[in-house]
Amino acid sequence: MGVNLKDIAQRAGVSLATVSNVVNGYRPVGERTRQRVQQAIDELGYSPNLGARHLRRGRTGLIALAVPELTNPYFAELAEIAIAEAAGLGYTLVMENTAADREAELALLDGSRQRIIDGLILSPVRIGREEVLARTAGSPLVLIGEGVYDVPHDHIAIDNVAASHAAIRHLVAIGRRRIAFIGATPGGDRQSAHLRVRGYREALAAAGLPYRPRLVAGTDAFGRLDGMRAMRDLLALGDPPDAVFGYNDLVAIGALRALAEAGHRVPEHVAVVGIDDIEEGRFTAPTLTTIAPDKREIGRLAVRRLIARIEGAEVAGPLTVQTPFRLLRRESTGTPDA
Amino acid sequence: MGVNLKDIAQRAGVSLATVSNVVNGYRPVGERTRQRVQQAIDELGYSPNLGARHLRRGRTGLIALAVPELTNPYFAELAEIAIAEAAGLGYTLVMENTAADREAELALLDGSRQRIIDGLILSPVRIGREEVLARTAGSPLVLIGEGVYDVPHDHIAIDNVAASHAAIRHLVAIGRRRIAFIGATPGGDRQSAHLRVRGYREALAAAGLPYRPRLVAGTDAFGRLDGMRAMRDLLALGDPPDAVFGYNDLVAIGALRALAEAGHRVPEHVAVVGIDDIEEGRFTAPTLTTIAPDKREIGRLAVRRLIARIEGAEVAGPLTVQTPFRLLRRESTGTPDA
DNA sequence: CATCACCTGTATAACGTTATAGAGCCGCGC
DNA sequence: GCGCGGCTCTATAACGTTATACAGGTGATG
Repeated sequence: MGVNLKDIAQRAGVSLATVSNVVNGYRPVGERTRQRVQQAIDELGYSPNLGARHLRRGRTGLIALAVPELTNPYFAELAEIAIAEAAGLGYTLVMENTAADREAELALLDGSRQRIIDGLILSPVRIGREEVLARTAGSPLVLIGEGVYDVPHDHIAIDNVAASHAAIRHLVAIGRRRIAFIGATPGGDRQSAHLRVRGYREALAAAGLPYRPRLVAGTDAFGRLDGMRAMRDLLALGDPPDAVFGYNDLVAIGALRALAEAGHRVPEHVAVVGIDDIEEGRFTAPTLTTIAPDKREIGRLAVRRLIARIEGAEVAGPLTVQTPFRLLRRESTGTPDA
Repeated sequence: MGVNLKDIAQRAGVSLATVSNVVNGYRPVGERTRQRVQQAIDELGYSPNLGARHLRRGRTGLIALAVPELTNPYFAELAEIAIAEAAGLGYTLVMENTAADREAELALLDGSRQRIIDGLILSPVRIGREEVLARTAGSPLVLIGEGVYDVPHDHIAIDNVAASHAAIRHLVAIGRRRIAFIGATPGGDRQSAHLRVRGYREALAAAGLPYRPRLVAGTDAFGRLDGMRAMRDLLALGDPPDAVFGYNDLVAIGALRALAEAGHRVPEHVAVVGIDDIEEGRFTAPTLTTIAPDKREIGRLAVRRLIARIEGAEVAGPLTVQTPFRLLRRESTGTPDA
């Protein structure tokens, strides 16, 4: 089908090996022959067969980014960054959608998939420490975002507890007292939900506010629809909250919708805060106050770490890295930043 | 590194070829030996090296979906469908981000990238008929969404002109007379923008309404920010529009935001319609009326066509397929569907 | 002048798989 | 009793690349 090394070698009147050396500079080649070979390459339009190259090298140049929801803008934005970073380092990034399914996550961890992928960046939501430790596949693994700790892999995440603290402190600072949380999973199924609830409770306690279990709403998933339904339930309480902290921006946006439908004004009646800083939250009415993780840092660091491991480089520093976040005050809490 | 065919062959006491036959059923194998081999496979945990397989077969099992913006929910939703469909057919789908960059689209069309990919689904925005015709790479190509016609490739899209008609007819039906369009590109840079503007003009004419150039707003890109800015400009006109049709939902959502900021009520003062039916539009305040393409059909059809071509199957029917769309009436035009 | 090191370039053996040609065996029919 | 077809299985040649070992030539050094 395509032009291969042999064709170039014939055309340029040199050996196969020399062409290979010109192409990837493994060995020095004389200036005159290099030019002849280069000319042949240009004329015939050669590009290496990556399958063969990777068979020989033992690497494919492919890395995967597995996320629980492709349609969550947070992951789309993260993916865009990671794809660019990987491309810059000569790798191709494959998006994988686990759909928040436990089996899918397990299959990815040590499935046959692994043979074609040099390494995996995984945002786990249904598996924990044991499953990760039981992993047999040898290729490097970088975890992002959720709470699987004490495993021998790189892990990049924000401090979920601290992030919750910041959100709640802000709500308290603007005078709210009945603060709800939307997006807890009853069984602690999703680790980061657990952590964010913990931060919520700790911050309430620190502010001297009572913890009211009825103000913590569980959800099936973490989309807009889930946030909307949970908010409706909260509004149906005899004594509804005066502020809501959502597990993520999508949930918070769903809550905004429910509040609008019910005729409550935000932030006058109810203030709303999310996490993720997705672009959408800058265009809602009102705009959404949020905890903004440094997506660029997370995406780039995850890719760089993974590739460093693949290439066997020494990686300095601890396995677990907590990336910075900041509170972006917007209209939904009534005090927009400048 | 991994377990390979040879290991299995030794363990089971058979030849390499027999193991291969057991694995992919190319030739019949006796029941007794099949079981012995299968047992060895299970014990040693063999999975084929896809690189080697693909080198031999000449295919990689990878297809790419190249879109202009990963962070546009329309493409994220489409990608989710396409990934699932490809996986079901035994292929892995790689997401590629052209960032609406002409060079990136060209590189994809016949770049070296192609050597690792069996086929490409491309949503072109900066290239046209000539560039596609000049393509030299041999692997199958399926075009989606935009207007590159009369090329020897499958093309799956909605009828952009008809979609615009439907939107404008709806606005006229609810009594609007000064209807603006947001998201034209002055130079006709993006083909579908051109088509949607044409549908807009035709529908205005059919309704006996004058075409007012000042009500057609160009934008640099097609995101929320672009829609918001364009809407602000339109509102600054002496005689602002009573309805707005956005190039896509993101643009329309940006317009909603600008209207809210300026204190205009939607749909009472200005009605708004978009295209794409992204989930976000079901949660805005007000919810967004939109032209909904059949994303499931587009995604599945594109993948199925591409794989059929890769596998050399005969594909019946014309190259160009126009998939259905429907108008979803929501609050932004004041007449929600049941 | 012989030795050695060095610099270019070449021949070739992998990498792990699949497809082709063919070898052995058995039973059937002439 | 011999050939022949059918059934299993095997040996082996690719696929296109990279890395290793080596060959030839040149210039410097003892």
